[in-house]
Amino acid sequence: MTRKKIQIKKISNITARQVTFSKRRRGLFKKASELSTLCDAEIALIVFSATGKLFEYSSSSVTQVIERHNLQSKNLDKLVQPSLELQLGSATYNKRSKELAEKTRELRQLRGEEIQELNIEELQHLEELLANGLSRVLETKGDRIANEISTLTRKGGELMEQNQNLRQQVMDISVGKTCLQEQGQSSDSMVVNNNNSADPAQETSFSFLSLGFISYEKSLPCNYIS
Amino acid sequence: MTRKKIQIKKISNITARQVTFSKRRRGLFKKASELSTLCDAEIALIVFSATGKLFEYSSSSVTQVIERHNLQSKNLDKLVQPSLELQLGSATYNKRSKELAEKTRELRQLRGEEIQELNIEELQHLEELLANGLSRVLETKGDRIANEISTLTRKGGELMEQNQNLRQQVMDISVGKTCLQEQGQSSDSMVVNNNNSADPAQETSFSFLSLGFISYEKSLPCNYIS
DNA sequence: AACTATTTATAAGA
DNA sequence: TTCTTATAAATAGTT
Repeated sequence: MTRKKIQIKKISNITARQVTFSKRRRGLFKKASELSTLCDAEIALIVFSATGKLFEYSSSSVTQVIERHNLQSKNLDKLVQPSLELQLGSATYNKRSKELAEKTRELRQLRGEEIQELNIEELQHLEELLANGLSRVLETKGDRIANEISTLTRKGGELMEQNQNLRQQVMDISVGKTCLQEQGQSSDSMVVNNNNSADPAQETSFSFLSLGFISYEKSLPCNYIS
Repeated sequence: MTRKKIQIKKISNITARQVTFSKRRRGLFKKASELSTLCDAEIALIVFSATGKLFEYSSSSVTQVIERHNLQSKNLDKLVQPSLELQLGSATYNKRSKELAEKTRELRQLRGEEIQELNIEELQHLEELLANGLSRVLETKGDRIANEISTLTRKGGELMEQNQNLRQQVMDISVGKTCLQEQGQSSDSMVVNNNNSADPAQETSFSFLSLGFISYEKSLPCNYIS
């Protein structure tokens, strides 16, 4: 597709075929990786060369993606797995597998994935769960933010008080310095005062950055049909 | 890569992300298909979109390629640990247990339980997940309801039409009865008419009860601090 | 493996 | 969604 356009059919020359395989395989893997990053997709790509060599790429793990794929193309794993699982033993294993699959599905649906096959009542139930969870999270976050703000406010107050004290001391010392300069105590008391008052102030964090405010106006319209 | 070069990182704008996903997915599938044809390779490509939708391509069949892949993986396992399938089993078992515990915790937190120990950023993240899921569920439910309503409306129309026909027939028969009573055909034609028109009507459900409308105004205040 | 002339893919905009 | 188009990226043939 450069020096000359080529037909998409099997390349007859073996060397040329291998070179092209190598180049295009790299290109394909790169494209797959870009797609997964850009669009948050989960991808598995399995390639067997004409000589039977295996190449694979996955955004997560090939096995994981295959398992997810098996879940979707229904019950294929039920045909394949039973013998394996019997070999490996216990009923607990089966039970766990089922639980795991179930919870995985629940989590996906709570994220709004794989909900196309649900009927209105099931969607309603999902919506209730989400709205409930969201309102609890918002409440807790509100509490946490209120606490943070009151803590910061309190610390701010303390700081202002300390500030006031320090200012007073500076004034006192200035006056003392003027009046008692000959006693040679002024520099000593400055040092002592600084140590006593500055240390607690340094412990105090006063940053609002950790609150991480963001807005949901776009994703959560108020006037929705429920 | 055209009008402007882009960074390979998750596209934040949802619409743009979906558009890019659609375009690049097509491109990727085309490249995969070309590689398989040009170089005689066997390829399987599994893609899950961010919304959980499955897309797959294979030069032969995905299942077939997966099985070939499993063969290779199993052979590798046998080369590394020929006699210790039980260990493999128990490793898998442990891994599953951990996954299960993790997913259980996630589910609880999405329901708004066990969130006291989370900090503001973690709560923020949880909130994003929930709001996102909720908006997807609402969208899907909206679609479903719109469908239901249009189906019901259509069926209502059909019923009214049938009704009209029946009424007409009743009138016709009444007239016939009055004029042709001595021929004794009136009851026969009544029966025939009833069978033809009533059956399809009985198949038609016209209930709005399944919609299960409820309101969330209480649990989802619009003007919340986020 | 490196180099380029081209073809192809695609981001942004309509 | 689909089309258009300017530009970036991939790559066929060559060295």
